[in-house]
Amino acid sequence: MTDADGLAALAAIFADPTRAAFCLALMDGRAWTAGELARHAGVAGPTATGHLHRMVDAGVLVEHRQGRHRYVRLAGPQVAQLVETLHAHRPAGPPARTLRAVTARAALEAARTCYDHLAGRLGVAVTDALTTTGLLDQDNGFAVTPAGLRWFDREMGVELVGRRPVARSCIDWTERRVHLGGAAGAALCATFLERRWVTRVGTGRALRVTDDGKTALRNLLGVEGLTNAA
Amino acid sequence: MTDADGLAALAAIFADPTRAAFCLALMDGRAWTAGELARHAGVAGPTATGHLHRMVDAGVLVEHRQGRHRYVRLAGPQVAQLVETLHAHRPAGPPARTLRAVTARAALEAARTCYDHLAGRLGVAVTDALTTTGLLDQDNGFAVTPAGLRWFDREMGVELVGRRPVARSCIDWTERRVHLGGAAGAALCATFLERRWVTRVGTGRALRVTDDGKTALRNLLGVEGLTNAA
DNA sequence: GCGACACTTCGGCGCGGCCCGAACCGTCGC
DNA sequence: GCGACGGTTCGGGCCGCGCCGAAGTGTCGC
Repeated sequence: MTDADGLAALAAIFADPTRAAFCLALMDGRAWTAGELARHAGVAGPTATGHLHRMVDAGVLVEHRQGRHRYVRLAGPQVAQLVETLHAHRPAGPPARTLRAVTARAALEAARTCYDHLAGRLGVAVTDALTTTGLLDQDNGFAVTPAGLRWFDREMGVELVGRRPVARSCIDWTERRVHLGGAAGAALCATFLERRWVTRVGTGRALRVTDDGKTALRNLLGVEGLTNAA
Repeated sequence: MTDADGLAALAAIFADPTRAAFCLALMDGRAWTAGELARHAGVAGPTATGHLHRMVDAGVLVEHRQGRHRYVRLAGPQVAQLVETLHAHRPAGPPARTLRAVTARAALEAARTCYDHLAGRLGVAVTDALTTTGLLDQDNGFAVTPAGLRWFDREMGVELVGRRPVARSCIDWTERRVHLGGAAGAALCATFLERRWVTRVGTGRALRVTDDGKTALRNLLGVEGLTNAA
C-alpha cells in the first residue's frame, strides 16, 4: 500500500493547474524567480510561495536564493522527462481558438527547448541529421560514435567526456519522435544559442532560427526548409 | 494555460492513493472486477465505483460488463508505461518493516509481470539472453532479428507478424534496466505461463519460476541461478 | 537611514474530493 | 419466484487544499 501512496504523492505534485503551469514554464531549463512564475500562472505571491515550497520538498524543484530573489528550476533531467511524458499523454484538449494561441502553438511546434536541449521540428531534424553519421540508436538512448565525438569537438567546440549519459533520447511532444537529449543535446543547444543560430522568443520555450542559423544548419548538417512560426 | 490544465487533469487521476493502488493492481495486465479492486485497496463498494467511473471517463481504464460483474483493465500499454514511469520516479519510501512486506517485495524483485510481459530479475535475464542473438537494441526499443523471429516461431510457437511495435523496451522498476515489452514480450510471457514455466503467486503481479521453468530456461537460453523469493 | 521591492507568514474563506451507510437495481442460482 | 450477491445511486460528513489580503521580514538602491 505504501507503494501506491508514494505514486499518488508524486502525481499530486503535478495534479494542480498552477503547479503544472510552473513545471511547463520551467521546462525551458532556466531558473525562474517566484514572482515571475506567479505572474506567468496568474496567481498571487503567497499562492506561488506555497506551491514552490511543496515542490521543493518533494524534490521536483531545486531552489537557489540570491539576495531578495528566490530562483527555482527543475531538479534534473529525470523530472523534465516525467513532465514531458505526462504532457505527451495528457488528453488532447479542444484546439486553440484565439489567434494568439494558434501562433504560440505553431512557434512551439517549429522549434523550442525541451528542458536543456532542442526539440520541435528543429530538434528532430538536427537529431536525424546527426544519426546518419554521429549517433547510433541504442538501448534506451543514443550513443555518440567516434565520428560524432570528433564532430562535436571540431564543429561545436565541445569535448564530450566524463559524465554519463552523454546522449539520451527524448520523445517529442508534438512530433512524437525521438530527439537528442543528455549532455550532448544540452551542449548542442547551448552552442546554438551562443552562436545565435537560434534565439529565444519572448519568455517561454519557443525558439526562432536566425538567418545565420539557417545557413549554418544547411552547410553543417544539410538541414533545409526550417520554417518559423507563422 | 489549457496545456497545464490537461497535464494536471491527467496527473490528478493518479494523485489519489486508492486510484494509484488500483493502477498498480491492474499492472498485471488482467481485468479485475470492481469488488476485487475495492477489497484490494481497502475501500467500500461505492467508493470504488466512483473512482472507476472517473478513471474510465479519463480514458485510463476500459471496462467490460459481463452479467452482474464489471471488469476493468488498463486502457493500453501507454497507460501501463505511464504508471511504471511514475512508479519508478516516486520518492523512495521507508524500507519495508514487516516480514510480510519484505517477502512480498523480494518476490516482486525476483520475477513479476509488468502489464503483459515479464519483468524483475527474470525479465531482465531473459531479455539479456535474447539480446545476444534474437534482439537488437534500437531507437526507442528493440528490433527482433530474423534469427529472433525463427526462435520465437520454433521454440515458443509464436509467429510475430502484423501489428507494431513488435518489441518495446521497458525500464524495470527494481532493476533499473530495460527488458522486453511489446507484442514479443507479451507473447513470451503468455507462453511461459501456458507451459507453466512460471506461475502466478497469489493474486498480485509476482511470479514463481517452476522447476520445469528453470530447466527450460537453462536449456533454451542459458539462464542460470534464478532464485525465488525467500 | 529610508523607502521600494521580493518574498514570506498568518488567518480565514470556500470549493471540491474522498469516504461511507443506506437504499435501490439488475443478475444468478435454486 | 425468491433470496444472495455484485454493483450503483443518493445523501451527507469531513478534511484537505487552493486561494487571497494584510501584515511582517529581509534586501537593495539612494
